[in-house]
Parts: sequence; C-alpha cells; structure tokens
Amino acid sequence: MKIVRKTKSVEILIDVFKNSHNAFSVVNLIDRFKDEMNKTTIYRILEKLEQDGVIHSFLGIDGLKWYAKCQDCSSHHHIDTHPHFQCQSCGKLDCLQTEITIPSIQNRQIDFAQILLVGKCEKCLS
Amino acid sequence: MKIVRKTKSVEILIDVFKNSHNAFSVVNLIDRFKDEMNKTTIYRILEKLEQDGVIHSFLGIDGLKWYAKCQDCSSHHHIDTHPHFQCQSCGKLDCLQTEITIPSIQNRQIDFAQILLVGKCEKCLS
DNA sequence: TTAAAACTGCAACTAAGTTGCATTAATAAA
DNA sequence: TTTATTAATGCAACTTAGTTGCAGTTTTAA
Repeated sequence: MKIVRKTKSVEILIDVFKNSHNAFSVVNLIDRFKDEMNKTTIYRILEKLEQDGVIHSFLGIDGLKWYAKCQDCSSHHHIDTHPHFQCQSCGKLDCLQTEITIPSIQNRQIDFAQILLVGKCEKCLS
Repeated sequence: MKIVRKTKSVEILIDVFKNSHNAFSVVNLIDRFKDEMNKTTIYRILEKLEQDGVIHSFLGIDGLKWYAKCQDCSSHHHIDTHPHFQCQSCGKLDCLQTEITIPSIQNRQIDFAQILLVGKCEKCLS
C-alpha cells in the first residue's frame, strides 16, 4: 500500500504539504482541488502518503480528519506525541513542537496520545 | 436550554452516568435504549445535561462523541483538562484523574485541551 | 510497443448527527 | 382534580464525512 506511481494528483497533494507547516483538513483539500481530482482520489492518496510516513493524520475539534507533514516520522516509526493547536475563531490548525510528557498510568499500556490544544491563534488575538 | 422536566427518558440517561465512572458513546446509548427512546431524544438530552454541567463530552479516537459524568464541573466552570483513555482492543473509554500540565505557548491563548491516551486497558493486557 | 497492474472517476452507499414539525406529556395555576 | 401552557418527544427527511465496487484510464516495466 505504498505510492508507486507519481501521478499528477499525487504531485499536487505532495506539494501542498511540502510548502507549508500548516495542517489541512480533507474537507478543505476536497474543495480546493475539486476541479483537479475526485474526493475518493484525495482520500486514497492521503491514506497512502500517511502509510509512507510523509504525512500524519489526526482529528480536529469537530471530528474532521486533518493531515500535516511529518517532521521526524518514517513509515517505520511514528512520533505522534506532539500536540496540535486549533484556533476556535478561524479554525486554523497546526503542529506544535512543544513536547508534552505523558505520565505512565498503572495497569495500562499507552501506545500514543492525541493532544489537541484549543484556543486563539496569533492573528485572531490581535 | 436547561432540562426543566424530569421525563422518563431524562431519568434513564441520568442514571446511566450516576451509576458509572465510565464514559459512553452516543452510538452505544442509542443502541442500548433503542426500545425506550428515539435517537434524536438522546442527542437532545445529552446536549442539555452537558449545558447543565452534569456530564461532559469529547471525541473518541474514531471521532465519535462520548459523554462522561463531570467530577468537578458545574454549568459555570468546566474543568476539561483531564485526559481520557481509550483501549484499542475493546474500545472502552474512561476519564483519568491524572493531571497533565499544558505548557503556555507564545502568542497563543489556550482555552482548553483534549487529551486522548490510546493503548490497552487492564483487562485486555492480561 | 504492449501488457500488467496501479490509479482514477463515478455512482451508490453507510453512518453520525441535525432539523422541522406535528403530537404527547409534564408542570403550574385555577 | 382539572385545565392550559409549553417543554419534550417521535418521526421522517435531511446533511455531510467518509467508504466501496467497478469499469475505464494511465503509468511503468518488459
């Protein structure tokens, strides 16, 4: 389930993440590229890019799926402990470099954490 | 938008949370009480109970809506910084008392955090 | 140049959650 | 206890995110 052929659609989507530190919701990408490709294609390409370790996914505050470029991830090892920040005013979402320590919990094995900080971004504060 | 009348449906749902420290997904409750009440009713009662500060809501790993009893919350003040834990094997989800410190972030105002720890629960570990 | 198979588009589907409206039932006042 | 008000409910129809199957297209390697 890796991307094997570099089609136009694949290149377009790779470019989106290559040129930005932001995260993008699938809904946003579907609308943005509705003239270039089908929504099914978008879902499928994003899924494969994630398996390849190029991008990672997570859920926004409204339960929508978002994707962002992986910093230190590969297809083998995913570091997804970094938190995400979503602005309640404009909806923008991005990855934070801040490390948040997850305490170990008795009788439970923790595989990963989804940490979403919600508030106001720089733009919307001023 | 507060609950004004104690109907049978309201009592049933309040009892669910009164008698358990667990969290419940709306989907689960709809199925469990499909003979007692309509799914619309369930959505509406849960929404009001949340506004009353009786329960709080959050999203599970699959984006489904879950509710759990509030410990120290009221309709005025919500303390939702406590993390939730979801077992990947059995899907069970519950509130953790562990406090996780959210670092302040430059140029951003953080209103609240959604922290979901994902792993294996005690039952599924053994 | 050609054949295999990866990729895409389309239509139809699933499932969570929402909305409008007519009916029912809880509550307060008489 | 009865009655009138209005909150609460059920139902059907809807919205939207995400999925699936399949036929047709395009990439790539031989």
